[in-house]
Amino acid sequence: MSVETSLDMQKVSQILKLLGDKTRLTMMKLLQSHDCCVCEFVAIFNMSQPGISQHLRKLKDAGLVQESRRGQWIFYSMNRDSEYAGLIEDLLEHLPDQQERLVELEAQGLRISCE
Amino acid sequence: MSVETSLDMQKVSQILKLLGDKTRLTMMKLLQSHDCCVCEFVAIFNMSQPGISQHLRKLKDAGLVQESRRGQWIFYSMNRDSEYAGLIEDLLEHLPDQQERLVELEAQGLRISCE
DNA sequence: TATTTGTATAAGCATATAGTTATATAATAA
DNA sequence: TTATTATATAACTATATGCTTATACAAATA
Repeated sequence: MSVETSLDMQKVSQILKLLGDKTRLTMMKLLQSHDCCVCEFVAIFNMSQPGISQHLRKLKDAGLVQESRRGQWIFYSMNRDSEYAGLIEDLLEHLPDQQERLVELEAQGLRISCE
Repeated sequence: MSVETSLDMQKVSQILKLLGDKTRLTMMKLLQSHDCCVCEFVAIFNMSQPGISQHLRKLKDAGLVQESRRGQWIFYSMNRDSEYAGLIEDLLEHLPDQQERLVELEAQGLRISCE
């Protein structure tokens, strides 16, 4: 539904500030192609679980991601209905694919799959 | 010269952090259509001259803008040869035009014109 | 040369940010 | 029910950030 005309400067700068963190930017790039659960992010990034949770919270508060429980896991996905989805998709297209990180996870047997 | 394939995550997050400030983001949007000198920015934004200089310094250090002296003024322009020019242009396309700010300046007789 | 004007840098301060550890909550499994 | 697993929140800390004022520098002009 990209009827997005133009966005508010204040809000966009807040969104960009959020994406101006390597961890959150990488999260969004990963979420562009798959949903991920918190423990996957913990395995991927060298960071404590609370650290990961706090990053996800910020992305969720900004409406960029959504959470949904699946069994014992909470999965995060990109919110493609966000007012900023178009901007973000454009942006992510400039970034290198991060699939290898998920492949590594799989190799370590840490990939959660409950699609 | 958009032969840009994909950029480094670390560097892009730094660029986005820079643009994650309303003042700098607006500066870039303004520079997308005209070069501006420091005193114009000072008149546009409600901020001290050193504050403006410091924002411009950060944009320059990141290679996003260039400076050039014209008479007594130093003009800043968008660096369209930057590795990030494509990303930034895409991004700026989502933002509202900021021409009115320059029009206001002109109305106040504060617009510098030495094209 | 001395003065003025435009811009940059230095120093300091208040707030924001990203991380940590400890703890709470919530769902599942024993 | 109790224990375990997954996630969230709280509290704290160190560092980064954005702004200010004071000062330096550099070009233009008198």
